[in-house]
Amino acid sequence: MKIKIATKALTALGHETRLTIFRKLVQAGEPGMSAGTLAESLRIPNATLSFHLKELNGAELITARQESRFIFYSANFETMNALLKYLTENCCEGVACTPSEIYCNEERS
Amino acid sequence: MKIKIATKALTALGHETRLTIFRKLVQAGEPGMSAGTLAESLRIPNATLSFHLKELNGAELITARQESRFIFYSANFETMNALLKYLTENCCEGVACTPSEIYCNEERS
DNA sequence: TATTTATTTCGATTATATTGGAAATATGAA
DNA sequence: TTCATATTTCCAATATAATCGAAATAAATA
Repeated sequence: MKIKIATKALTALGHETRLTIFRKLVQAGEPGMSAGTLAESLRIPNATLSFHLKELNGAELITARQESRFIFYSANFETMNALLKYLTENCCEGVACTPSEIYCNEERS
Repeated sequence: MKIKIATKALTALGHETRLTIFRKLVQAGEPGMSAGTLAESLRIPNATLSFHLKELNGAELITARQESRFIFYSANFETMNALLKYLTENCCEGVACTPSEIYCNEERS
């Protein structure tokens, strides 16, 4: 992971609304949540939500899939893991420190 | 961890200069690095560095300790771990997913 | 005490992000 | 094709963050 990409992801997560969205999607797992459901559950205007989803998507922290008239968003664990790894890379002067991974069930690699 | 604190930490890390500082400190481990050394290695004015250190410190991502005329900064793994945990809390609809920890050597708890 | 060195605070300037209404697009149903 | 619904884009107003020179503070030494 390159620093620009890591910064983009962290900036995306560094906003209360977006962090809430991301955590909801992490908790929702594979199926994710539709934009409308998110907007309603956060009680924010669609335009505002859309702006934040775009940020998260641009940072590849979430993915979108269209299903009928709805767009379902899900957390992207790949990026998340790359980010965790990047943050703890070469830590502690080379002394053992175990960076870890997180995956949903069968996705585990 | 509360959302405001998590957001503060992520915002602090979501800046190229600060992320670089933080990673340098993660890599430096326990002893950390002095402000002067950091400013020099990043080739940024002291005032600018100071601003960023304050942000990181305010988010409790780093700690400061005075040693003679120098101030040594080190990464704060406690906050980092709390953050990683927060991001992956209750993930994947309750299906097993292992949030991780990271600690330097003997600090491991 | 005066001086040197390390670092921080102040403050003005500049740059970037956030918000949300209104208009646009896109999908499915009547 | 027309209508209703889901979502996004546009855009202008507003809010927040970053930069860095100069002045201030703080610690060690002469």
